[in-house]
Amino acid sequence: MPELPEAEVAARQLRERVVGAIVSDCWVGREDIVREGLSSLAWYRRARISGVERRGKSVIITFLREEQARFLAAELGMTGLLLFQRTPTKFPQHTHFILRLEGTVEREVRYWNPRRFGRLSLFDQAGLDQYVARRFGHDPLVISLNQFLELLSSTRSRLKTLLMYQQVIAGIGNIYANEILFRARLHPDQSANQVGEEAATRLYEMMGAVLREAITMGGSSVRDYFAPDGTEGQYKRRHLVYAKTGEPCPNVCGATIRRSVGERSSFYCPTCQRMRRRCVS
DNA sequence: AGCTCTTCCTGAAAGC
DNA sequence: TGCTTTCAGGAAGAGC
Repeated sequence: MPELPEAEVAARQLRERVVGAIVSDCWVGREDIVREGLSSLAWYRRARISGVERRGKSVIITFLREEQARFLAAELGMTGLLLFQRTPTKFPQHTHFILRLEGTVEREVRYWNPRRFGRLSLFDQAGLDQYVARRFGHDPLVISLNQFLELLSSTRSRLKTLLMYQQVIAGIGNIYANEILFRARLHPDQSANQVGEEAATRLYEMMGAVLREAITMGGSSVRDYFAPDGTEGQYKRRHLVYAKTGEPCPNVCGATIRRSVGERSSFYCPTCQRMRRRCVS
């Protein structure tokens, strides 16, 4: 499922391959896939793609036409993909949106999303600003250590919940939250403000390290994730705990990886990731 | 404030 | 074999 690294890989490929292209046509399959701005769809015809950015787990494409800018925000949700198509053929089921392009090798960018968690939005500048401000907190690759420490000390919420709380830190989902917490040797359910500074610094460093390495490796292909060019991400090979219930802890501590029952599945080592209460002397 | 529950949605996997 | 049921999972909203 696309999280920050997968969205970043998608955004980079789009930037590389379709910036400068002219939109010859937009096609919408199911109209309910466009959450906002459907009535502006005609504007995008003959517009030029001038940039692509990632915000959290979303990909935002900028279009220019007659000195005006508009945007397409693509939330990938669980199963959403942006895919290039060089030879426009019949599109597969669950293709909900197609940008047809001129001036590039990639003739189409398709939004494919079988489960339809995640939508597209068409914004003007004000709409985009509002959307971004409301939805996305700090970027995990941009936030400073001090900001991060402050964030942790400001809430009693569970660490994993906090890491995945998009309005606070935008981009981390279940897979990377689990991987980051294991490497930082912190329990998913530990209260954020009970984490000491040393451990919190470790968490900050692991967050950056895991996400950066995952981007370098093209993301994690779990189930059906593919980059726009159809390649699979290789970071799954580096997964240490995600979906590894019952396997021995990679630290060779003797314990086996556990999956928490109840809410969203947490994968962790009960020995290496102990719940700690900071000593308040 | 922070947790839990519900809804959205489909296809894979499990159950019978 | 073939049907039905269960479940995963991100985000938002309701209720406690």
